[in-house]
Amino acid sequence: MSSRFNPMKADARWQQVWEAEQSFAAPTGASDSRPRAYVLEMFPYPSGRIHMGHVRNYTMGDVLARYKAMTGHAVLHPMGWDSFGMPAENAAMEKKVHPGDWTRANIAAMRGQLKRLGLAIDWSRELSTCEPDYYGHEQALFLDLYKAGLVYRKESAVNWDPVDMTVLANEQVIDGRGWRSGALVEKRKLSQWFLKITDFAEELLEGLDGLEHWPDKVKLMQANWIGKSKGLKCTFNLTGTDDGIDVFTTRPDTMFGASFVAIAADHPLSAAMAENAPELQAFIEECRRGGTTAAEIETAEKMGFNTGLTVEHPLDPAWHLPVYVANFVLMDYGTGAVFGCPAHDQRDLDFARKYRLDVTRVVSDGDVTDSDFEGDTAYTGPGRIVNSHFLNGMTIDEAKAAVIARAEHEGWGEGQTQYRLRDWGVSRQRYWGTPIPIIHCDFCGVLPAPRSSLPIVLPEDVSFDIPGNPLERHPTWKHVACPNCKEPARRETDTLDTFVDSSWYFIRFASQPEHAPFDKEEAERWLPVGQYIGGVEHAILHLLYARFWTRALQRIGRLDVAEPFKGLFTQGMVTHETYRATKAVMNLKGAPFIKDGVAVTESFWVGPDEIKDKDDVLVWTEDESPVEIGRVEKMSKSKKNTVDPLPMFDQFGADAVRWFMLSDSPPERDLPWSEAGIEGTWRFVQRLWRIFERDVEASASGSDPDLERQLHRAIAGIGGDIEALGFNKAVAKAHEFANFIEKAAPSATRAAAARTLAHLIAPMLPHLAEEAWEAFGGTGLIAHQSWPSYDPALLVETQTTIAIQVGGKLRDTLTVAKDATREELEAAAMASEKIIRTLGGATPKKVIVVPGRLVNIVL
RNA sequence: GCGGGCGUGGCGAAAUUGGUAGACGCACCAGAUUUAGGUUCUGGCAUUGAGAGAUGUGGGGGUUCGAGUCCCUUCGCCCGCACCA
Repeated sequence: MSSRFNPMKADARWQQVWEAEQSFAAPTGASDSRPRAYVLEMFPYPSGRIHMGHVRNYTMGDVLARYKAMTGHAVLHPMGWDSFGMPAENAAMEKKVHPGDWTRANIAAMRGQLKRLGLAIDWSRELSTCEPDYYGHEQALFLDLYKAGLVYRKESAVNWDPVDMTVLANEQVIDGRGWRSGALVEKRKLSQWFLKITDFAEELLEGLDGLEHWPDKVKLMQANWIGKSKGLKCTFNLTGTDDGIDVFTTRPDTMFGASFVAIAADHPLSAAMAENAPELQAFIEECRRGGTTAAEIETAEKMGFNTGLTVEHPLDPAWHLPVYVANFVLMDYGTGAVFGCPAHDQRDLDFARKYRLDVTRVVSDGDVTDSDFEGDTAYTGPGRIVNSHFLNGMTIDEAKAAVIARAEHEGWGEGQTQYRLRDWGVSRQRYWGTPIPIIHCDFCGVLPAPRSSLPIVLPEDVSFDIPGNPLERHPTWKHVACPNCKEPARRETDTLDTFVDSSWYFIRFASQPEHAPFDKEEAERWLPVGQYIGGVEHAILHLLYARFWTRALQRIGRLDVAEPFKGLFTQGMVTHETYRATKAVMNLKGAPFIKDGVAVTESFWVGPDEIKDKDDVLVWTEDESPVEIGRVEKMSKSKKNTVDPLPMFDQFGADAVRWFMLSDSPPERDLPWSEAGIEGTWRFVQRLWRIFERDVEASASGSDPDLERQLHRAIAGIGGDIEALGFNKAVAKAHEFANFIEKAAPSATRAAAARTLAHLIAPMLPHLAEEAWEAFGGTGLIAHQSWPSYDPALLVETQTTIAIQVGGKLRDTLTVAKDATREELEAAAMASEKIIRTLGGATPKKVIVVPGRLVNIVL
């Protein structure tokens, strides 16, 4: 046996064995009686190269999957590709390659890179969302939802880039301009497809309570996104007419404090009035121009336009309130109209002060009860209702209920629950996505494509040399016969949002029949996913859509699963130091640019591979000028602080990289990559190898009770930590145990401990573990061995060290029998020399004894 | 603005229910082995002090025999949402 573990050989060798033997294939059918474990990491977008974030994500999932297999579970741990989306189209435009060619080449490259990690993946289940054998089934599911009435079409405003002739996502609009073309973005109304996620708002909200193994943070973000609020929807009659303005409010208790009604600029009434009022028209246009970025909204001044109309107060028809069109009222929330109660809403107060409207106090938290509200800070806290006729003296909640009851009794309003969540628009005016299986016929209208026509395959012969959607201008693709009247008709040329693709891939992983999206029974054997691992950036959209899609399938009877992901874990990012170098700015003649007698310099980012150590100073390799070390930040191309994983695999081996990914930082926190760190893990891998090698012969006899106890502690501790995803703690315990074995004298116990250690590190360092298992003469793969068992009795120490405190301050420690009684502990403490000296003859007032922990002598 | 999280050595971090703060790793220091080493091994490593000891988990206050942990307050950093009626 060589004295060095050679990862270059071992990695390739075991990866080939796993592949050839399909070592990690998940069982199909019902025959496997083991408990099931579905471990899933968010599947990657095939950008072409894996990065450290992928490495961390997939390493964590892999450790769990391997551990589950060793603890007697049938494991499903699959991998696939989220392969539709814009980057492929951008590449097509820039590099003149077909999006499909580009994507498939990227997948091939990344698959090879991922395999270098040594993942225990069932590659036979690999899927790619851009292939018809995936998206064809997605089209079928879309038709199922369509049939069930969960899909509808409506006019909706989109960001339209007039140069690229395409729709932009909000994130692609920068300062009102298209991110690619730089053209001013227009709001355009387009007929778009929507999924009725709002039908599920309450379910999706309530379902969060049952998700015990989700981070609270993510649940809260989803709850906020759904944004449930209860209140009163009521009508304010336009004075002297039968028409009214519908208003939603969460504060019906403050109705007697109303001083105006405000409607959105897009409100139908605003538009109607604007036809004869150029000034109002101008105001509405100004509102529309208002920015939508956070900063703009925060600083935007409250603006209103007095329409001259008034409405009657529903609780007192003789009381008339002015109607404003206001820039802070949103058409797409509630009814697009509010009543303003300035004393108890900051926004309304700002508005009222600006337009000199009444500000009436109707809630009081104490002595001040007069109706005249002063100051510029609204009161939104608790209190009693005042100046409000029949509501006076009630609490806020009592008053809310009283007003709602009265409104319902008198018929001018009703209690209502409002959600912030809006229906999911899934239409994209793009080529590289799942074609929406819909046909438009001039005579029969909008029709679902016949099931027999699925999959509706994207045409390959498309060009990207002119802007716009290639599906739209393809010579033949969109022209089909109407399934109903057989007259010429057109296919829908929009494609589905890629979030649809990722809303059910975990179901397809579990069951992949050829002629259906999935088999109900087989899918239900695996679902829900036991542990889902991915970045927190998907906390809302992807996870909410996947939850919705699963519930929708449940509602239409396709799958009896309510929640797709039982456990969710959001891992931290991989970070790295940043570096900045400085150089002189040159003028046009190539000479240093001097301003005010000083040479002008500029600083710029340099990468980790562009710096070197020179006489203990970090310098730029280019000109050896000093480099400034910046803060540790998320790896990004712009800051040049990325580290490519592939050379690390070549240099240190997969196991050392994996170990680094698991070490030190808790998995939910950011992990700073460092050169010294990866070298350290490389050394540890080698050290483990020496520990194994030393006991390969196992010739020593005799037992080592201390080591035996440590062994059982390690088995219990490391297993518990992996189970709880506390990988950094598992790593620390493995180190600790390795230290014990290393220092132990030869014995049969030590030889057994080394063999057990190989099992304990197998989920984390699979190549090293297989190599060791083979050296120990094991048969089969260590990956298929059972996790070692431990004896709980051996976890209990017989001796323990207790603290002796005087007045809560540590003065001495004593090693005593674990089961020493209170009396024995107290006596031992009082006998301690240090304690006698500290006490100096004083008599203790009280002695607190916590058996097994400490004795505290109080003076 | 609203909501959430986090502040512990030079660094990443540990610390069942409140019970010996700093496990484990990195870096660093000293010594040994080696032709050499960026190998390996041994020891050291919160601050301060010669020592006994004192101090120490962002700051201030509180509860308790006892607080990193609980409560109040304050500062700093990070994340999410955002004119949501």
